[in-house]
Amino acid sequence: MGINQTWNQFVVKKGNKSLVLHTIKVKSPSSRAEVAHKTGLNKGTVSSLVNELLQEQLITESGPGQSSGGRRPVMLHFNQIAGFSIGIDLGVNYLLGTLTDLQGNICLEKKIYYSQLSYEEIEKRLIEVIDYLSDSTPESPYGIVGIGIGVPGTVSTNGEVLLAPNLGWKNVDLKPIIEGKYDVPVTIENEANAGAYGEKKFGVGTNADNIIYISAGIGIGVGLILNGKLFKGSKGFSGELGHMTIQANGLKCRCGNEGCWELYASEQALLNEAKQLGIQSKGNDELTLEDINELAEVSNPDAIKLFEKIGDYLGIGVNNIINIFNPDQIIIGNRIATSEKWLKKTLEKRMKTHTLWYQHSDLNIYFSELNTHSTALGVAAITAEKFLNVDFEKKALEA
Amino acid sequence: MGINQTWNQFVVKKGNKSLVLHTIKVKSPSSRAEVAHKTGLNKGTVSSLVNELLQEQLITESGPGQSSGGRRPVMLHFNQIAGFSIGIDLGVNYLLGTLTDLQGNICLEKKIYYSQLSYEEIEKRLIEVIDYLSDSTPESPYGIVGIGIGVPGTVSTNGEVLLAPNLGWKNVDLKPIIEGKYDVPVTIENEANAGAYGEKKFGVGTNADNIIYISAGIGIGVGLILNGKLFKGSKGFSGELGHMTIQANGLKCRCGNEGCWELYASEQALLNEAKQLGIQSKGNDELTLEDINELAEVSNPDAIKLFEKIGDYLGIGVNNIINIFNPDQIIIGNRIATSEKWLKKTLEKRMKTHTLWYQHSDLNIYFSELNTHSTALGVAAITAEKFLNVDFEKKALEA
DNA sequence: CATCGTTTGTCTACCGAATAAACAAAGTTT
DNA sequence: AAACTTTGTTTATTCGGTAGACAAACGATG
Repeated sequence: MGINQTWNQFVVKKGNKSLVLHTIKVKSPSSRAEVAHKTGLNKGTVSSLVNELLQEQLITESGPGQSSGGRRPVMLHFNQIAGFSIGIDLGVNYLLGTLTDLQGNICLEKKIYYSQLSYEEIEKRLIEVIDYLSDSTPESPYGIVGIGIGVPGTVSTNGEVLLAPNLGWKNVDLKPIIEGKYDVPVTIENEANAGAYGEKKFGVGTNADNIIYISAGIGIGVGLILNGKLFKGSKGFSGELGHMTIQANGLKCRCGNEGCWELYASEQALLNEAKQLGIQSKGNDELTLEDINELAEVSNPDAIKLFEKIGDYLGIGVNNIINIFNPDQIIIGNRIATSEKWLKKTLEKRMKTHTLWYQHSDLNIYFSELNTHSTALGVAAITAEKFLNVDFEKKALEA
Repeated sequence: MGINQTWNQFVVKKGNKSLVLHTIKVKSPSSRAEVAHKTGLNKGTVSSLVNELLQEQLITESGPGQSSGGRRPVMLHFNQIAGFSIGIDLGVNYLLGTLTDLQGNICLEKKIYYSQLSYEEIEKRLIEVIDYLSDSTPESPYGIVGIGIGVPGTVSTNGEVLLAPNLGWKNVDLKPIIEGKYDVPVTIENEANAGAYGEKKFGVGTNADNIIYISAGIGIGVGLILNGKLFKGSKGFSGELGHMTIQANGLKCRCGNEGCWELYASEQALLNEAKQLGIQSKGNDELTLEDINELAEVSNPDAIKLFEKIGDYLGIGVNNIINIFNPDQIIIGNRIATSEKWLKKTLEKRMKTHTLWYQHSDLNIYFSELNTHSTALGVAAITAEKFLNVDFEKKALEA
């Protein structure tokens, strides 16, 4: 039994069926003829595959469409509500759960806030949220097709959370717990990886194949999409660019390293510096990013200078990213993206003055538009896609 | 006509034929039965594909092998001398040309030295070397199957050398010139990328899928092998880790950036510091890396301290690489690899003390064993592989 | 409104490639 | 020498895609 790479003819059918489905998914009112033309497959082949997909309820037919000078086509639609996906962004002090259809549209979401909870408490909230979303899921042929959870930490290839310092987690194996409880495939993914995928699917990165997503919150994590696919490294720990040294012999980091990027360019770095400057929260609460945003909004010079400094340091890391990856796109997301207005100028200045012309010529820096949703959407999309790529035979039986 | 991804049944045949060929290539005395077992293909299928490959002279049959309790198998061999590949390492002050068979064995090589030559002069030498190798190529069914050239600079996706500062090249389009002269496919590749591929194929990286090859000479270039494939970025300029900032607001680099890694950890950095320390060449010549190696060999404390410092800075970049890529292997190659003995300790110390346990637990740093040959061998291997993956029908006609 | 050309979608005949299984050839074991 | 093993070829079958015929549905045209 070849554990090897290449095979037989089932592969062809599976591949073509998948191709047909994706073609319909991308341009949803589509005729058989149109699909045949776009894919290069024979009309008959498309016809037969489409019929199977109809049986599996992954697509639907609707009435005839516009004629283009002949018989009117039967329109085919991707049946986005054949099943639903649950995507969770498990943050340090919040938990965002989304229920999406197979196309990634949000059907329902629930966000709760907390702080300093133990693992057990978080697990409890997590299950509450999943239950809530699960109970509200509309009837559909496949129901919940999977649950995805994005966490702010390193995740091993088999889904175990090895280390999530800001949560205080170490070697937490959440996957079997959730999988056992709900009996659907569960995907645990690093928050930045999931965010990168979310941006590629639903954000500004739709047409790019090499996307670097910088998730800058308390710390900095980076999701890498290389050649159109998430790159996770040999064990799943890639993208720890927050701990890339940008200042040899610089500040000590708890990771054991010195001069880590996130000590200079993260939300935490901003807050630390703000405190040193004597900037205080309006109330008596802990100072937050929102406070500083508000100050900058009313042109407080300290706040603006602070953002410029952080923007400059962000730029240093961005330049490194450009030199390392030569990406199509760089997207800055997570909490710090809310300060785009004041960060952008110095960041772009450093980029344009400190890299060679041919490196940044076709490159743009984007700030996330999905904002706080990229992780949840990304991990939901990963889950949905896993479902769609499962052997079709299985579906034929289930449906 | 689908420019799309998936197709028909020819794909299956091509894939399986390629699989059979590679199986034989990897374990060269192999029987049909063994191949069938390893690939999972049916005996009959293998038989028919093997017969085609025999006709195309890509494999050969030899007498019967050892019996394992039944009929003795007919042994199949990869016909490594069905064609030859030329791989050139075009360095700043040397030019190494190799003639290899399809397996990557060196049949002939020629190395010449020069310094400060104009582009025209280098092109002349290049052609002389290619002519020399080409004229000495043994008779074979396919002859020279391609020419590969590794250059120390950025190469665009279509093979144009955009910038090779140490050669003084800018927008040099060597590919059509060589292709026109010899009428075989020509591959221009960045020297570090080629080196990375060479290490994966013939060096210490054979079994790893994520390999980072650090080519540290005058400057530092890095070749990235991610998920088993060369990663070149969106336009082909990835791997410029030599210009990764490791010291914000550090030394100015001619690239426009500040604090670039190669200003602290390259051969050039070593030489600069050595000069500042008053270390001089034995003769009256320019100081070289070899001079400092010799000094360290006789335990000169200045030289040893210098290497330790450079090793430490190398370690900073290596740590960044670990955090960024989570690779299986890191290989340090090119000129600086000759100083392994004195660099290794501080480099590894920084790695072990400045990254988290789970990041370096399964990771080893290697110094290149192929030494000065990795680039030439790598680019020759890329060329040979391109040939082997060309449509087989074409070969049937040619042979 | 009948005819013609066009587009859509299905159906049939055919082909290429893989598989399973039978079979022949060549050895080994007892 | 008989029985079992392993190798490699051959044959029948199956599966999936393609080409092209065909029917249905529609617009344009006179």
